[in-house]
Amino acid sequence: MSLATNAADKPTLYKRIRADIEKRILTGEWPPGHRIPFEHQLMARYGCSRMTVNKALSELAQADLIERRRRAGSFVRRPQHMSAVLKIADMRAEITALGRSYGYELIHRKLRAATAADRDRLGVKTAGKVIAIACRHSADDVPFAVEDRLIDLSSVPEAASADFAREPPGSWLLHHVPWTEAEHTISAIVADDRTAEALDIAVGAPCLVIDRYTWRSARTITAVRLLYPGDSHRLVARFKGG
Amino acid sequence: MSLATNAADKPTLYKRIRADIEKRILTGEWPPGHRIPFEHQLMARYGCSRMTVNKALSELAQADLIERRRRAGSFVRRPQHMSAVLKIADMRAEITALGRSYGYELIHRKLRAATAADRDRLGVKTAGKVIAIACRHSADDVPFAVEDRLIDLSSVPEAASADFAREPPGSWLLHHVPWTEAEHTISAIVADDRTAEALDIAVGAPCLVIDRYTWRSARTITAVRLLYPGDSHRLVARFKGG
DNA sequence: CACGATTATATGTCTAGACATATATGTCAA
DNA sequence: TTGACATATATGTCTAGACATATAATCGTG
Repeated sequence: MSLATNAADKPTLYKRIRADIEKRILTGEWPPGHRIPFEHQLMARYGCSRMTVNKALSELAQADLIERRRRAGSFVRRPQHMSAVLKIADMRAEITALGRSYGYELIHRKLRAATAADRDRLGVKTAGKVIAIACRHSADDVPFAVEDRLIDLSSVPEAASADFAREPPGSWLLHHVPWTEAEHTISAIVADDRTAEALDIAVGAPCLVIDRYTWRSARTITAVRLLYPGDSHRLVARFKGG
Repeated sequence: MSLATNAADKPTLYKRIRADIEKRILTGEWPPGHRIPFEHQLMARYGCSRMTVNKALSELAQADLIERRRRAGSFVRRPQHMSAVLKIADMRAEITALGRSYGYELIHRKLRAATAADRDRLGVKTAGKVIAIACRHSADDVPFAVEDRLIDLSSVPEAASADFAREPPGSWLLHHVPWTEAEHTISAIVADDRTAEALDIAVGAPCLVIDRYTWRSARTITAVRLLYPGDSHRLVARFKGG
């Protein structure tokens, strides 16, 4: 333990290069638009081959921290859009993460031929059968959210035999439909009579609404509306780039 | 145009490899947990060197589509958390993107020594001076959102001389504070008297609330609360992985 | 059978080259 | 001044190797 740099761990070189550059960007030392040293300059500075600095810069480019332009060089990117990563975990995970006990209750489940309203809600022209589900999630036995869901059986036929009395449809889908794409819409409403009763809140109390449409390879899978008591629930999102 | 594959464009090899694998994952052909062919197998299949397949796999790993384990191989990742990318653009962009005209109005601006409440809101122990701002954004001359903001001048001293009567504080900060990290909290409330008047809605109407705390390298910069009419405004988020 | 030591292997990182390609820039003519 | 053309250069991709390292699997031993 004499000659070697006494740093206990030894981060690899390309990671060190990447971290060095990232730090200068994040601290503002290299503001948006600033040109990163050329690859051959970094080669000289770190005493390594071009592939090594290239790997560091490529990862920064993939992470949208820098922009690479042929012949011109690499530049610090201007924070493009203020975007936030909103974690919308499956309901059980969301509640247990808060240190509360999770409860689930199926209110109703109906398998039916798709009505015009169903097709409209799922955004499809034709649909065979659908499952309509209403259920309630609770935390420490207090209503946490009510869920109103439609599943397109022509996309997920296995859902017909799933036991939604035992497992929430969100969890079931998460485990049986591998990769999806979706769109969320968040809005606010005030509770009507039915909602108020289901959530055990006052009529006219604010509610947070999440509408989620989920596809898999361009096939609609499910449409769901989640209603949360608006003053007690909070969606938290951490984000980077602003 | 005889021997060459007549594909007009020529995507590079590693991109083709990456796309091939990504497609099999996204279609579900390779479900979560499935082992990707070993690098040496892909080398043989595509007739290229190991660095080339390694680059493809590394990018998939960086994108969290696969997980790489030494000695074991590479595996399709289970969709880890249902996360959504929420685009919360700066207000002018958000409104003009809707094809509506943007209007801005400063309601008040006050520079003061930080009170205990201010420090609490900014989440800092000590703070010198702060700027408190209230303003209103409108779309086609209809109130769109009201903003209530606190800026920590010890982090952004330049803000003291900014003309917030002309430029919204959000835009100003976006252009003067290069990189930030932030946390968003979304909730719902019902409009009280003051809010109802500012947004020109009824008392008791639902409002969407976005609370945003912004840091730069561990320094608090600003805390802002945005209030939107809840039934007319919608936050839309597209996401992947579910 | 349980447990520790050994070995085989897939990934992780790196090199010193190579040619391809887009493009900023300078040159020269209209 | 402007537009067409040539050139230089930084990045983009790729190779055929190398050694490092974590760990799954195997082997031996008590």
